[in-house]
Amino acid sequence: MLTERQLLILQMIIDDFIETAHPVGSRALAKKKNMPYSAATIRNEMADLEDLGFLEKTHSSSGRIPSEKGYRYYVDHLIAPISDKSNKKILKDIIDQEIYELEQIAQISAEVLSELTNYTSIILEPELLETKLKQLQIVPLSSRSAVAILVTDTGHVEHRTMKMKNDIDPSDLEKVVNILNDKLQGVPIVRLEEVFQREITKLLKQYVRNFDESYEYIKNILAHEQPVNLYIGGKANILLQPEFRDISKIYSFLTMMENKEQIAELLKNTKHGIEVTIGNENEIEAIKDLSLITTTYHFGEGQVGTIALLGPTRMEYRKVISLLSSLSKEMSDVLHKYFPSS
Amino acid sequence: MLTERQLLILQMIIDDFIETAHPVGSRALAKKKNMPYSAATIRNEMADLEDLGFLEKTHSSSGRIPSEKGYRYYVDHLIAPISDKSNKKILKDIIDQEIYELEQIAQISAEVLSELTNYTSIILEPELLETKLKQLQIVPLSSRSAVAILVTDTGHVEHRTMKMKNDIDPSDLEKVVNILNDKLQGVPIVRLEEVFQREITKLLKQYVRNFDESYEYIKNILAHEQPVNLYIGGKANILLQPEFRDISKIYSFLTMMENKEQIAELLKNTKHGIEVTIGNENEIEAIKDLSLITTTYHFGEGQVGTIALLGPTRMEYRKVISLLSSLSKEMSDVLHKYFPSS
DNA sequence: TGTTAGCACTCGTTATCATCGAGTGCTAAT
DNA sequence: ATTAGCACTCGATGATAACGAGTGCTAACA
Repeated sequence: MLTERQLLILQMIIDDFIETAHPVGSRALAKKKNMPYSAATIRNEMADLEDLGFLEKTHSSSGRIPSEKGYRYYVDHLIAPISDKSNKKILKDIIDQEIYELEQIAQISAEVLSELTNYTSIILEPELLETKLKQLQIVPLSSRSAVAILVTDTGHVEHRTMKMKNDIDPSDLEKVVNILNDKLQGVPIVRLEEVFQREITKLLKQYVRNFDESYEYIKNILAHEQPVNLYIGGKANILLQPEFRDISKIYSFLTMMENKEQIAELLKNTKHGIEVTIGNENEIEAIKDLSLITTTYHFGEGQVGTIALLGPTRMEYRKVISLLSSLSKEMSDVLHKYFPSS
Repeated sequence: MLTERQLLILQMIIDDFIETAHPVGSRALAKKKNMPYSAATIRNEMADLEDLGFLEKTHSSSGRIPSEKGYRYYVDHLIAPISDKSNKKILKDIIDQEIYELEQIAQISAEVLSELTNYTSIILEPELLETKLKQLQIVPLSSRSAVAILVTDTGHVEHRTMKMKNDIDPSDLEKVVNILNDKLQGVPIVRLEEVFQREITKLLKQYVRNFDESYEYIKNILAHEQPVNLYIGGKANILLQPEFRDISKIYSFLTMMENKEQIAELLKNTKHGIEVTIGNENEIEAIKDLSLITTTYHFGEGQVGTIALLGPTRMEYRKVISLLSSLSKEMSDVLHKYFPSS
């Protein structure tokens, strides 16, 4: 158990390091106001805190920097979450614009979030787990090509272009689309293919000539491969952090950020509420020297999206936590307002 | 007018510098095969070429590097376009996959292009100038919100979510959509709003109660703000170029690449055929020390998209020109195959 | 006994300086 | 007209010293 004095010193070291990115020495710390102890005393405590694993040295005669354990303790025990009203207001103003599309809200929020922090932000759209089909359309483009369009009850639109081997009979097409709409409206997107195969195939066989030829195409339309829609803000902003001084680091960071699958992997286990993952606590190799802070936003029945911020372990946790919880709330509110019933 | 010997020396210097990124000295050049002159002769010619503005020195006793004028001459007169068959094949294989959506073709092509060159590539979708409306749909989400969907004859899908002040009457909606489709099918996307205002407003007033309430919403749907759809490949790859050694340069480059408007500005005047813009020939400040090489691809009647590659002025022009003209051809071919009539 | 002043020591940073080598321009010889 | 030779330039490299912010330890102090 740490003493009061140790807590104070640990906190001041971490606060200072987060601000300046320079190792903190005993003399400099002693000079600060609110620091009633002498440099020598601080040195002793620092040595103890280092033994306990909360601090580190960059070399034998350097000042101290927080270890990952130090940050962990800091995040868990030392930061009284402040609520930054001016930033909150900025977020609210942004989101309260008359934008009715999740994609745009997400894109803009991601940019603003990065602008306010100089870290890189990622916003994931909710998976479509619970969204239901509102309407299905198939629009013929030529005699042998068509574009299929799915609209969900949350206003999400997906489309897929197809090329057919045989000509389309317009009246057959109409029949198929009518039957599909009739039977599939209200069915969750993820179950479309299954319901189609189980319940509708037979029906269609009865009503539509040559249905066998179309079977694969329709199956394809309904086979829902979850596309991961994500919006990234401020890939350049993070270069302002002194931690990104060497190019190989920038390179590996940017390479990772270009890989959507990896980012999805990174964020797949997001829990509700704010969660902070520091350095090696992260499972993905490429960000083992960064911190990731995540939260979720919600709308409809169980629609969950993710908001994340990626920065150096020397992150302004206090500010970032407050920002993320504000944004989570604002986005949930706005989405709830736009899609009240769904 | 340059002598044969000057041409040879200029060409060899530029080739060498493009390959190694190191200033080229007379002794090193003299040692190469195909170089029948001595170091001293080369030195004299180099001095002349420098006087003529084709070469530069980085400092008084350094080897020579090409000036922008040198690159310009090189591109215009010294590179016999080679056709790199293996790369051509890669491109063809990529594009010949069963992808029927321009967006995906563009995205994948952009990535491959960057992978093959280690420069940053940009592919712009064609403007919709000539595309025509195939079908319009309005899908109600709740009593006061709906999503409008436009499908063009090229299979392009756009959608917009709206929030209304008053409840929607389903039968009115159907009437409106039917009339709109009836009158607007085949009308170029860019003229939808105009035709609507001029020819359809009156008609709708006759058939639909309270049409005035809906007027603004429909106008909004049809008001086509050209969204610039662009796909970027390899923002990280370009860091492999030694020219991107300092972070401030990386920062300004990435910042520019995050600004879609600026990129659109950059590419708005693309001419048909391959075009190379070197260093200060570029009008945008942020890329005055880079080279931009562009070409177009085509489909349908006058649908023109842009392919671009952005790299250091020390670019492998020969390779890049051949790659871009292959890709332009491949993309045009594929698109023509998918949308033959349009 | 806990706190602090003092001091020797460490080590990264910065500046200085000599050396090296790839390059040039010029002159004289071929 | 071409080339060999040579003095000179200048960035890069590496060694060395001086500096300073920091530490750990010991002894003095309240």
